[in-house]
Order: sequence, then structure tokens, then C-alpha cells
Amino acid sequence: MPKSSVPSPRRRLGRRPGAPETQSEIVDAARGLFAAHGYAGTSIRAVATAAGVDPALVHHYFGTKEGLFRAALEVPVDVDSLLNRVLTGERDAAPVRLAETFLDVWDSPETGPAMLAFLRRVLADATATDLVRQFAVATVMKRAAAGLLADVEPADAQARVSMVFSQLLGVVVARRVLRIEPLAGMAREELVQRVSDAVATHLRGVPATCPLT
Amino acid sequence: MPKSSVPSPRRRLGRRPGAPETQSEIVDAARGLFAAHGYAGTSIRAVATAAGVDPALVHHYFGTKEGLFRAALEVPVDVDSLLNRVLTGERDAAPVRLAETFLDVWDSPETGPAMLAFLRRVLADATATDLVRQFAVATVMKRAAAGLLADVEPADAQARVSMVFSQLLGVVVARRVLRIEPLAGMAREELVQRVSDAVATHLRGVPATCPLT
DNA sequence: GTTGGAACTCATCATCCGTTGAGATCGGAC
DNA sequence: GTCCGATCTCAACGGATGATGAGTTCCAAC
Repeated sequence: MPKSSVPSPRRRLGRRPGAPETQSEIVDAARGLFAAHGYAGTSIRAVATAAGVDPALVHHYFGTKEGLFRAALEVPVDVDSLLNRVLTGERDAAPVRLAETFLDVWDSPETGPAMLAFLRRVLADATATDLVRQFAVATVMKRAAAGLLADVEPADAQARVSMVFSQLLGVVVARRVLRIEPLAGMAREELVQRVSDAVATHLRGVPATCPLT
Repeated sequence: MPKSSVPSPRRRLGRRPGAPETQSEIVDAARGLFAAHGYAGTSIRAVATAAGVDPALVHHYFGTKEGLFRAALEVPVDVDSLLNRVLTGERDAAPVRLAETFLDVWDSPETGPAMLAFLRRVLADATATDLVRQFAVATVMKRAAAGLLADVEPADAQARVSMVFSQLLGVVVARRVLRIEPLAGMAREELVQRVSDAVATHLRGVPATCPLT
């Protein structure tokens, strides 16, 4: 329960001069605080303080705390295009492309915080869990199975892809939610290699560095 | 932010007749609510209502909300003995022992539900996260690294063990929290094999079914 | 210029929160 | 049978929270 964050005492009465980018600043501050402290642990006042703004302005823009939350929760990535990026290209390099794409999304300062806020919501709330389950299973994992393991029996392909999913999920939860070291601070290249080897093991039965059987 | 849960209006003045099991009822109610709504999202009043008790009684027993929380945070398994079970025995079979032990703990009807409640608490609340991080990093993972990878450079060993941790964490979150199929309904043998292969890849660089390099 | 609306703050509301202290009620020791 | 301590409720506190409405300042269209 943070009382305040980074107070930027810019208070003056009425509209500020210059081009207003305040709304997006509020959303950014909300993303950070929601990701760090969860929904209940984040107060509108804390968000307003972090954005250097009066709490009433938050209501002016977003109506309610729930509205602020929804605005902060917009998944900032295009899953389809990311999936295409992974699925097209040399087949053997797919695990590396997957690992790189995945880590990009979660580590980038643009998309990372929103993804984290989204993750926390999904882990904590049953409704969000249902949505993700349907989306993940029905859409993403089916396409991934078809694209990556077209030559494998469908049931086995689904199983392998779901194991890949579990590995990626585990990495992001361990790194960003639990912040387990040395995983959380691991260099990108090393992380890409370790993750892509695990992905390759799940997909093909062997890591990238091991000859195919 | 639940206003109340299951109101059991048992209110009367003073001590109740019969053997008092109220304290454990409060802890049980607290476990459920903390697991469902997180620390900040759970009020002492809601816990008291769910336990059919006055909020002041909660303070009488646990002093503060933090105290209640700590009382509700009890890992229901003996991590030390489980770790010994994994670390002793034939070296090459350690990944399989790890997978089996891990799945036992999470799937057994005795420990499974309590572990799940524990997991949800840890994922949702920063205080529990801190505790687990210190415990996991300082104790469990160091012992595992020393026991499983004594011949490997310590930094690398730590990195490998943390990747194993992420895989196991991902499996349990995908299976029990998100309930992703086919992972959630996968047969135990198949799960043990897939997980232990991934674990072996992280530990030794190759799965169990691939000849050592 | 004037004016209308968007941007922004201030003061304030009712509510819920964690916590406290005093008092009522019961069980068990003597 | 009395009494003491454990168990439990009641009433209330100060503070934080989400929300509201009126008022102030600025930009831009005309």
C-alpha cells in the first residue's frame, strides 16, 4: 500500500499550458503501480501522485478505478503478428525466434509493464483466467502446434506446445513476479539460449545443441 | 474487495460455550480470502465475518493484520526431506526423482490443495513473495545446486537450477492456476517424462534420452 | 476579441479500514 | 462456590479511500 510514489509537485490551478499528454502519463503510472502492488494495493491517489496530478483528474478521464484499471490493462502487443514472426523462417531456428520474441515482449519498457499488470490480473482473477485459457488454448497454441509440429501426431503436438507454454510462463513468473535470482538478472543472450534449448527439447525431444535422433 | 463472505451470525456477548476452535477457523478463513483476493484485497473485517467472529477477536489472537497473514502462511510440506529424497540416489535419475517428487506434492489430495492456496498467496502478495524468494534462493536452490551440480562452476549451477525452478513453477501454474489443456489433464507418466527431460536439459544440457556430450 | 469546451484543481462527502480499550461471558483450578 | 484468566463482543477512534461537484485556467474556433 504505497502512500505515494514520486511526487512531482506541479500543482497549479486550471488547465496547464502546452500540449496535454497527461492522460497517457496517468495510464503509465497506473500500469507501474498496478503491476507492482496489484489492484487492491494501488490507490487512485497514489497513481495521481505518481503522475503529478490531482486524484479528481483521474476520475475525470477514467470515471472509476475499474475504468483506470481497464485502460492500464490493454494488452499492448499484437499476438497474431508475433506468432507469425515466430512461425515463419527456418524451422530449426524457431525455438530461438520464440525465446527472443517472448523475452522482447516481457522485457521491453514499452510493453513489459502492461504485460506484467495483465499477468497479475490473470493469475489473481478467475474471469481473466478463463479468457486467457480460451484464448491461449483455442487460438495461440493450436496455431503454434500446427505451424511448428505439422508432421507430429496432433495430440502429441498439443502436449508439446503446452509444455513449451509452461516453460515460458514459468520463466516470466519466476523473473518478474517472484524475481528469483539469478534468473531475474540473467543476461539476455544467456536467457535466450537456455530458454530456446528447453523449448527445443519440448518440441523435438532434444535441445538445439543436440543432434536429432 | 469482499464486503463479507459467509456471514454466520453467531453473535452473542462474551465467551462461547464448548471447546474453542475459533482461532483455527479464523486462520482457515484468512487462508481462503488471502488466496482469493491477496493481502491488500482482504480486510480483517471480511475474515472475521467469514469466521463468524468479531474483528477485534482477530486482533486479540494475532495482534495485527500482518500477524494474521503470517499465521496463514504455513507451507504444508517438509521441504528439507523432499530435497533429500531428490538429492540422494543415482545421479542420472535425479531429474526423474525431482519430477516425481514435485508432482506428488502438487497432485496429492493431502498436500495439493494447501500448496495451491500457498501458491496463490505467493503470486498475489508481495510480502509472501519476499519470503518465498529468500527461502527459495537462499536455501533450496543453493542446496540443489550444490547437490546436483557439484562439478559445475557455481554461477552456472545457480543459473541452471533457477531454470529448473522456472520450468517446475510454469508447470504448476499452467496446470493448477490457469488449467491449460492438455497439460492440466495429462497422465502422470507422460508428465513425469516430459518434465524430467526438460529438467535434464537444464541441468546437463541434454535430455535424459539424449547421449551426454 | 469573445466564447465554448477541454483540462485541471480544490474542498468535501460517505464509507471502509486497522486498531484499541472496556466490558461481558464462560471454563477450570482450588 | 468463588475467582481468575481465557474467550469473545461492543463501541468508537483516526485515517485513508473512491467518488462528486463546483470552480479555475487554458486552447482554439469563429
